[in-house]
Amino acid sequence: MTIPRLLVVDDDTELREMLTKYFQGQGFAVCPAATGAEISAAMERYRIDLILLDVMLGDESGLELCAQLRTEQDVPIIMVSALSSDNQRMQGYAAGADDYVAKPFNPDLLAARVKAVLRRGNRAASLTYRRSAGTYRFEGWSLDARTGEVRAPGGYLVSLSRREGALLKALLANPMIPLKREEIAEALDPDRDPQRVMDAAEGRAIDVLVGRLRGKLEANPKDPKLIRTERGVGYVLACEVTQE
Amino acid sequence: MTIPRLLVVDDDTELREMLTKYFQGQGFAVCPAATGAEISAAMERYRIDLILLDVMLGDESGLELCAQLRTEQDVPIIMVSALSSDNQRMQGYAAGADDYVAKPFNPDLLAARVKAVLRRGNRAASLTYRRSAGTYRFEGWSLDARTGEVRAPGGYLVSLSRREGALLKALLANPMIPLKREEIAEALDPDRDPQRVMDAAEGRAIDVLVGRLRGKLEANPKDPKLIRTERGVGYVLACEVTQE
DNA sequence: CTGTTGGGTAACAAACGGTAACAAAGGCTC
DNA sequence: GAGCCTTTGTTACCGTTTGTTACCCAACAG
Repeated sequence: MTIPRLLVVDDDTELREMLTKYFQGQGFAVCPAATGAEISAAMERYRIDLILLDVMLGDESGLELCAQLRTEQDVPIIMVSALSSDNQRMQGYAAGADDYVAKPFNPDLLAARVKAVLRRGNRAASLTYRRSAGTYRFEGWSLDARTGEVRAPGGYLVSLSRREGALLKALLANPMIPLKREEIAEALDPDRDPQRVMDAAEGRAIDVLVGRLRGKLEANPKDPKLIRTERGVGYVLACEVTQE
Repeated sequence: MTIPRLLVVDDDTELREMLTKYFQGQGFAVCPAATGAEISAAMERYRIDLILLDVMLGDESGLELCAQLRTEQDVPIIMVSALSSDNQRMQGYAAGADDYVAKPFNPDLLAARVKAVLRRGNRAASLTYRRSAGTYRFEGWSLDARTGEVRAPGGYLVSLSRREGALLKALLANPMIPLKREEIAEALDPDRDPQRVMDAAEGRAIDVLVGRLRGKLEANPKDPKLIRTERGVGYVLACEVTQE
């Protein structure tokens, strides 16, 4: 799967640039646009996977623009707005928006919504693997994301099973960020229904998997330093990660 | 008590005006400010009771600004940020923020936090996480705030549970200052709704927790010297604390 | 002194996560 | 196909952590 491309439409320069940078950092390709003309230009030139559209555009209503875009091409649209009343929200959905996010929004939440919308249409595989190329280094270890080869600090090769490798990649893609079991499950299985609620057994499967990965990576699996447990939450990779 | 005056610092015009209007509606006096110069001007002209500070300012980092304001005047600061990771939160507290609210926030929640911070006259609990890094020493004991490791006077390692550790940190951050149970509860759970009234059971949970911590730290838990009870109030850490 | 209030704490209960052991499924060779 | 190994999921058991309750005593007011 190629990198998904976002079209960020906002006439507030500052916000537009902030969003652009943020989503680039999240591994998306981003086209910024401020006017209707720029939107058209971008959509002719590039394949656009998702549009982030501010409702409050200077000259024309974002709502109309949304409805219009919707009729022209089947690109998912997430509306962003300072107006958060249910009424506004409904108008947004009526105009064909796939989701509606009120300002001020949490970027991570917005990113999550973007990912959810992309996933919904089978448009993109899980983004967890977005940083899937190259070599990751952490605490003396290294993981070649292409081959899945893992090298221990001494240089020795360690063999991980497919699922263990996937778990490690998911953790490496989110260092220092506690991941809920559900998030891990989604990362491990891109086809998993994001709506689905996690039952007990599924949660334990993650625990067991984490345990096995710890057994291979941690110096002392009984006192894990690398993959830490966040009680009541999930697991974190507790180290710096660099990628080449 | 006169009407508290808030200084709302945000360079996003829209958000700044929204916050200003909202808090005026809540019965606060509000000074909006977008730049460092405006902040200085407002603080010279008015008595400011609390600063609402956006982390993402255009030219300078809100964090630095926060640290700077903190050194100059003892005005409580609540940071508002689009960045919600614990890491960011910690940075906020490290810079001296009294509270940290992630976007998107519920205005009523934000108002509640503002009131909570204003209410704490002694600002004791607000200090809880400010001094979060480094090693604390008290009465021969030491606590490494990063790892949570606790060493007894003899040098032996004592294992505290997560919650016991959090309680100890809260106490260490406020030596000689009696903490109410509510303040302790807030320190233990940053996400706790500050409005929430404490029921009996919740109060007893704190008592039990204190008891357990005493069991591990006090020479004679029946006659506690370190963590003293303030009858009708709460608990105090009754010793000098140094931090490295 | 007496009654009331608040806190100490033992005992229980509930939640959570580690993990051994087993089971199921797939793949490999012969 | 049988036999065997690897991977993965499931379950059950256990220890740890945390919260809840009840009982008792100490502190305090009158």
